[in-house]
Amino acid sequence: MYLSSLAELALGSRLKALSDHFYGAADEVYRACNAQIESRWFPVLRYLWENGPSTVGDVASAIGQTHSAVSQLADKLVRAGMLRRKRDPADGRRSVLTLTDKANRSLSGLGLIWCSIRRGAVAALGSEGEKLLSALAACEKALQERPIVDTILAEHAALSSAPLEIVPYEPVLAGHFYRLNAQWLQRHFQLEEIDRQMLSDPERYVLAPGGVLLFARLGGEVIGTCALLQESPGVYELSKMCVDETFRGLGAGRQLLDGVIAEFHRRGGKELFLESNSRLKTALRMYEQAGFVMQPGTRAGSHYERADVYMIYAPPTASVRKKARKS
Amino acid sequence: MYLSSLAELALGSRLKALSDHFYGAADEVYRACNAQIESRWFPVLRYLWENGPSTVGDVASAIGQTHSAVSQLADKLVRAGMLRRKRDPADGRRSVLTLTDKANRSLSGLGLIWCSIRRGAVAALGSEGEKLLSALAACEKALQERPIVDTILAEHAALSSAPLEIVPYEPVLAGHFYRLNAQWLQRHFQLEEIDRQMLSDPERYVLAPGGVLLFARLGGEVIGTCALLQESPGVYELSKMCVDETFRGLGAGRQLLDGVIAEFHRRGGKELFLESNSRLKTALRMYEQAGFVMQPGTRAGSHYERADVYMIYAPPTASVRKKARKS
DNA sequence: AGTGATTATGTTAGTGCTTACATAATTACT
DNA sequence: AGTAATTATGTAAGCACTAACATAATCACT
Repeated sequence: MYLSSLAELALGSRLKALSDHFYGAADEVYRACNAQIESRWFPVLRYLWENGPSTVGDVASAIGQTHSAVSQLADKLVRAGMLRRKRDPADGRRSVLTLTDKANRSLSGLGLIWCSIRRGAVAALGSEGEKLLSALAACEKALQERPIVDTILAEHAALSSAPLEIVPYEPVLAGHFYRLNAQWLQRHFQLEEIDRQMLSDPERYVLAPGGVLLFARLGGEVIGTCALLQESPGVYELSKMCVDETFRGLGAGRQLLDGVIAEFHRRGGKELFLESNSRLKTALRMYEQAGFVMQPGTRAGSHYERADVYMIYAPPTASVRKKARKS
Repeated sequence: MYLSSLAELALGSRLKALSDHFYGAADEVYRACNAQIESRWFPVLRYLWENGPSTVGDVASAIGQTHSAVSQLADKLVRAGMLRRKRDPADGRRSVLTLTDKANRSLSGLGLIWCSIRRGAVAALGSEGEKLLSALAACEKALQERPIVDTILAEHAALSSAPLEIVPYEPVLAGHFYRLNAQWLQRHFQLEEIDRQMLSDPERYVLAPGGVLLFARLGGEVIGTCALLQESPGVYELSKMCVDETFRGLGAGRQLLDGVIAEFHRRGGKELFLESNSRLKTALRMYEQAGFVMQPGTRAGSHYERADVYMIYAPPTASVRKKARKS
């Protein structure tokens, strides 16, 4: 499912969906068993059943709803004949909710159904159900203790001020090379065999032939990578450039590109080219800004199925480059 | 929190609450960062951003919403200037949603915020967040594969046809006496040494001194137990009453209680008391309904640390009892 | 006793979603 | 080609809840 791939970002949506699912399931069961009750009534009725007559506010805070919600639900339950509402003689502001005899009768016949729901949930969800419950409880507690918004904003401040570093390859980063590339390649194209090889063993396929591998790091996280491959003496290919989708737009791509070009110059390379795909508009624009020039046709003897764009680096003069940097 | 105590039964409510919490948190963050976006828009916008122009139906099924929801949300996004809607020339039924330039600009500036949300969520929730995510994914999968309603109804059918029996102690049941008591004692209190002794050897500590031990059995499962201990000639204590959590609400507790009281009468006992804890509201109410009366203070020379409630059985007259049974 | 703050609840308008229905375009089949 | 089924979407009404406000009772304090 697409939403799952968004992990924390779509937690709200997924929890809502699961919540609706459970409400719906409970209602189906109630209907099938001819119980005169709806799933949304459960918290209020159960609370009153266990704790006896209570005020609107008590119920609301116990079941974690607003007083309005309880008040409106109480209206509905009164209409359904499950509740009586009366003023507290000791405190005229309070409205005391009391279960009617009908409600007591309905509820006491419901033990079997509730038990079935509990057991059915355990049976259907297995140990995952327990894990969900315990994780849920832990999260509720954590959120109550520490406001998540503050934590996020603190992260945001930290990230905003965190320096974007471009660092050369180290063995511990090998895994990121695969992860970052596979992530987007799989989405947009196929992962070709030649990719898999190179991504799995950069030391052999990138460094050993005289290439360079750079990574972009932001506040501890490795968010992008780019390789400079030596095809033949003095002839280099810019390749495997990518930035984690969640970190696009931070300029990491541009810095990686500049880093690789700088390496190319440092080695006194004669030619620098790249192959890409015409669909990747944003990337192509960036290549052009960095000094690459579109070539007609594709490069002879390309390794890639997906390549339909061929560009060569044509370093502009100093004055022109200055202008390009600005934009 | 009260809802937590309902475990599986209030899953829907709790998930909804957590969902709303996350939506609200995301919106606060967006506002604080001046992002021109709302949390509810996220799944649609993000999907379009990653997958390019898509039809209403595609988006809906990808993000797990109804087509109506997406259609309405699309209206709103069009009004907000984030989306364009146009007919698919190849298939006139389809309405293709495309991000506007404004949306693309907004979204590409959002990488930092999304990253902060992910990292903030991880920081605030710790490992529980991961557990929640994995349990969530597992539950989504389980529910898709096996409809939970059927499982519940099967449980219900099985339970409905099984008779609830109250049976006296037999040696094969000794293990259940320990299991049932230890289960809830450990959750709510400590297992005291006096408990361990009695639970391990009911023949010696319950039956030999002239007491009785009853069990509730539903279908093949032993789901509850209750002991009548003879403290001194004619003076009895009701003790060790408990019902398996997954079988609460079936009336097993009440039947055990009635069974023990009947035994007390059969033996012509003079006094029947119990000790309990004020936290156990449901149990206390049941004791009261059965004829126990709350005593001030605790019983002199109580064996238990946890006892802070002392009740004595004061059998009502026959006519009053009849009335009480009804309610 | 009188004043202002607080508390408990009810009420209204609005949001995000659902279900049920309506409509138009496409496909399947004779 | 012509009809019926299917598909893709839009629309209306309704539900559960919220936020914001209104109201009345109570409390705290002089």
